[in-house]
Amino acid sequence: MPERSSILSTAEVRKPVVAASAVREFARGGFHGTTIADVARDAKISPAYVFKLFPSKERLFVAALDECFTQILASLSNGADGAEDQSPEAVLFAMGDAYARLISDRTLLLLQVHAQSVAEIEEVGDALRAGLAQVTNFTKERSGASDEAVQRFIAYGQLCHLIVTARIEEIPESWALLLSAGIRHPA
Amino acid sequence: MPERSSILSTAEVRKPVVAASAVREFARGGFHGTTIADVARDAKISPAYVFKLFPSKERLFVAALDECFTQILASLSNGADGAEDQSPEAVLFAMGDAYARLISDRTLLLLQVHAQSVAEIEEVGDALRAGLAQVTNFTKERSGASDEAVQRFIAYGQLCHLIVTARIEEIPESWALLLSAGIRHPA
DNA sequence: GGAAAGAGTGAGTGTATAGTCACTCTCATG
DNA sequence: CATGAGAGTGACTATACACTCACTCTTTCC
Repeated sequence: MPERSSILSTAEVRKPVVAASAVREFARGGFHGTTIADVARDAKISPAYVFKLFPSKERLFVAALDECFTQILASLSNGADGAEDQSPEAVLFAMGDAYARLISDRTLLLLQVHAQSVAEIEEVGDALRAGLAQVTNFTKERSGASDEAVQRFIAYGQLCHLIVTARIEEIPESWALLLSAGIRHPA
Repeated sequence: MPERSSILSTAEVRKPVVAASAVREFARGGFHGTTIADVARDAKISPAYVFKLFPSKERLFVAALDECFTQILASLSNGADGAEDQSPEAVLFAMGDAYARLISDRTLLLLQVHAQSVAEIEEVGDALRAGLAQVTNFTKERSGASDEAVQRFIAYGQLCHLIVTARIEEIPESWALLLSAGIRHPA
């Protein structure tokens, strides 16, 4: 493999662009409900070239999921930095707020739910667990909160996923209000 | 050649049997990852007859989801009846215990996660919301607990779904133990 | 100029699958 | 025992989709 110029190859630039398209498209349709052609169209390349960049649909989905968790971690970190004070409670609260803002367009949230639903695919399950490990570890270490508080943080995050996927916040009934009470709704 | 049964059933008897097959198969593969042929095979009828009983794949999925929530409600009710005492805390605890036992084989839990992931399909979203309404209302009324306690009950249920779908309880790492701490694991 | 490597694609292949339809078989009833 | 309603299916259609391959075009470097 002879060394080429110092300019980044187009493929290295393309990959994250296609991954970003994959995030959007898989978030919309899920793994089985999204085609390579959908992603290719969004990325404005041919389906054939998608397979030059990613060896299989599974690996493309994993790339999208990795990108998703990267954004979540960045957002949590940012949020924590902007906390009122650095007490565990304040940091956790700020992280929750940042997360609520991040998922306001539903994309990253839906992708996580779709990933959960195809976690039986080994590559997807591995990527999901890796992402959850990062989020959990980061939350614990950055906030310094107790295990119980971190567990509660994640549990209410999951409740938030349910509320958004099932569009519960749009329902003006008592049970729906009960479930979404206090869950921060993005502007 | 499969032998034709010499005893004909009636459609009214067949329907719930096929719905039960649909629960199992859709729980395994999700909506897009399961075929009518899969369900038909499990129910030991031809794919064509599935369409005589249910007009579309969507409606079959909805029938499976309805059956799922029916079982959940029955289980919660049973659990509540067996509570140590009838204080809200004891009843909620008993319901959580009953739910944990019910989903011990993963089937009903996975079906709910798959339903969440295709909630954009209107019929599925409607059925999911109806089921959640029933579960939330029943939990509130039967236990007499506060809104906050019921919300927490559902939130930790969702955390439970995450733990099971991602097989987090099998991981011997600190983040995994943190997430699954205190979540009741059925025998 | 020209060779080599890589970017990118058009045109397939093989397979799967939702849904249909014309048909046969069973059985309760008169 | 004849009939008709309903149980049940084999064979089909039409479409979609993951993945492949032979090919061209572009850039780089001598």
